[in-house]
Amino acid sequence: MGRRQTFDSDDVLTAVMHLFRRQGYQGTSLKDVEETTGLHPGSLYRAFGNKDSIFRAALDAYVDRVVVRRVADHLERPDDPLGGISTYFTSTFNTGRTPDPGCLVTNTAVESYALDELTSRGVRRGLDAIERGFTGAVARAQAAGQVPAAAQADRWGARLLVDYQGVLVLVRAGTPASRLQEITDDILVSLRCDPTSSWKDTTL
Amino acid sequence: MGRRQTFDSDDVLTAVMHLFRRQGYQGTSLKDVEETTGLHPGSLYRAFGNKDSIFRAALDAYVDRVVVRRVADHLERPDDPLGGISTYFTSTFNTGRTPDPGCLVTNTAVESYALDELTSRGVRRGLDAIERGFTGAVARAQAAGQVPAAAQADRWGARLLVDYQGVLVLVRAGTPASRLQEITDDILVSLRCDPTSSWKDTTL
DNA sequence: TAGATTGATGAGCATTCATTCAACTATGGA
DNA sequence: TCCATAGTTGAATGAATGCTCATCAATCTA
Repeated sequence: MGRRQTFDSDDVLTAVMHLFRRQGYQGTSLKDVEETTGLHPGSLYRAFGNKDSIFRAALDAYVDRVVVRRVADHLERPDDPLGGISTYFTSTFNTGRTPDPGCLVTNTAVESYALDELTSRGVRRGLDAIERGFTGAVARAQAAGQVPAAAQADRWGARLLVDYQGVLVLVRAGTPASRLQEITDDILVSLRCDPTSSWKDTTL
Repeated sequence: MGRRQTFDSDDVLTAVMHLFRRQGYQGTSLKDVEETTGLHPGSLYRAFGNKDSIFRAALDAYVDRVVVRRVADHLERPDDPLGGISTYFTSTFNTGRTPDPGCLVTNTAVESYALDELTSRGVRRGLDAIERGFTGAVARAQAAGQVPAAAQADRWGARLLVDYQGVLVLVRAGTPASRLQEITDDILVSLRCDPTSSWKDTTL
């Protein structure tokens, strides 16, 4: 059966994931990858193909592990859906790390202009997962009476996705957590006081 | 007095600005810069110093020209401040260009992790200009009766900045304009129906 | 017009980049 | 034990990178 692989592919992807998250695709050289993984170019190319493939594998792993887990931990909690939305936001700027690496999905969406098909699919998958998480949490918040029943959960899902991406941009720009906390508070206030039921008669 | 410079530095910065906006700092090689400006490396280095300096000059030019002008055009219109906020958003995803290059300030904030001092100052200057524009527009909207007087203009300034950055991330990710239009509409509804006056008694 | 000064040119620099591959090593089956 | 197989190694590759500088061209002053 031949020699066995001496490293764990998942461990490698985890290390590489954090590297790309900090430095971006173009800002990360293969030398960087070699140093953080302890692997030599031959092994990397045998296991993953090329730099593009390594990155896409890392992006996929990020969505599958980090994003999905964070969505589950915060946005799919059966109790207090509104509180979950709140901590989903705050956990992005209360990481302790300065500067904060932000989110690989956000960073990739911005970095790669005219992304190739596979990468943009990964980005979309991440964004969709977050949006679905928000939509579900809003729906559950409505069921729990935390959010007006007239609010449109799917609209709020898209809206919260935008808010979230915006916060991640400011996180990356080094905005103080206290300011991001204020903004998060205000977002939640808007959600709890959704005016859908009363704005139909107003004119823009 | 010696030979005269044969190119216009502002023209060069304009061209380079768009280049960096599309491709980012790391995604743009000096060869790219040479090709779009028609200048040779020697002239570029004589006029600007090095690649970093070229980028920072382009970023500064972007803030001074594009951002400030856009803020003035949309957010400082004396009539219909709310409409100005709306078009400030919509003009980011109705450019006709696909994919849309987004905003150099946003892209730079995300691309450069642990930005050097000069670059991060440029980013902050851009973000501040946008936020001040929003805050002013909200205050004027209040004066015009378009937004509840009880709303806190500066809080909404920060909030709209986040919304705006979030939209730019999705623009960059290739989100269809129709979806971004819906989100923009909802943001404006929240603003017009600011619940500040009535949410003080509710508990989080 | 001569000399001085400033800008333009682009071949060429050292370095780094992603990638390859021949030599080497471990493993399991015959 | 020997061989086929699969994984590891890291020097080597050529292309691309940011950048320099000797040379040339234009312009101003004396």
